[in-house]
Amino acid sequence: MPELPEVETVRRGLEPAMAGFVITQADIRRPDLRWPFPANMAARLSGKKVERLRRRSKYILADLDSRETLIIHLGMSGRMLIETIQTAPEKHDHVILDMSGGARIIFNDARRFGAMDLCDTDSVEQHKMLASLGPEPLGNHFDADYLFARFKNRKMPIKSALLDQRIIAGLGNIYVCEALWRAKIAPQTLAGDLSEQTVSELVPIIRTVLQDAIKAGGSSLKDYRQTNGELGYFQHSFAVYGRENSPCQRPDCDGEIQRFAQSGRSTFHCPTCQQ
DNA sequence: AACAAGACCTGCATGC
DNA sequence: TGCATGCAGGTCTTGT
Repeated sequence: MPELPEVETVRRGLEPAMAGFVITQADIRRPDLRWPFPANMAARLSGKKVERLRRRSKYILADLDSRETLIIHLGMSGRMLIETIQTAPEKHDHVILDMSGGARIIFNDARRFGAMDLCDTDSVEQHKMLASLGPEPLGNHFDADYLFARFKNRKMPIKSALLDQRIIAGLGNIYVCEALWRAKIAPQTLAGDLSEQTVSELVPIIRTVLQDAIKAGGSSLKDYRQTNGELGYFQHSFAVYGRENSPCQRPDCDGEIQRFAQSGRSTFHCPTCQQ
């Protein structure tokens, strides 16, 4: 489920409950998610203080005072919940962390595409899951020159290129569709065919799409904290994603949103204004 | 090397 | 109601 904005929202929600607190108890309720958990994970977490929570792409990084970092990926269906009163574990609650501040952090993931691992904080960027990630779209190393260079000679559709985490890290199916709609770029356009001008317009649009979603997530955090403690799951309204057969929202366009498959993934777009 | 397709796993909506 | 089908926001592996 989560792309960069949702992961950032989850990180921000977890931060006040985790950062600066000690993991008093770690309950690892199954041996693996997508991959086996690291050896002795419960023991390596228990009694350790979370120095800070960071995010890299769609990964949450919890730096511990043991010089290890807990890497968390939510996969497609991973959810984080914060509880203050202890209740019995529910279905698909796989990892439960009790914090010295009184919060209970629950990782719930029905499909188990998520992952957790521990590695030395000093070398976390070299970890297998992070090593080949491209630049952060909201960071300083992502700009039009970079993206144009990476697109050069690419025969891949722009939709697929933006999903390639080695080119840009953190976008997923939803925000790629949204960004291409805002940029009026047809998703089937080959990445290498985009003009320098078009790429230079696309870059700030990608940033804005993500920042808008983070902002929406932030404003939803309070609401969720008050209800069930679930972080990062908020109702967005998207311009194209999930809007097959509804009218294009661009004021001067009378087109209709359509869906088709690219590399096995649904692409939503307006064939009228996205050229 | 570049790209597409398959695989992983469960839950949900839909249609018969 | 039950059952089959297709779909889901990620990403690693396999195949062309």
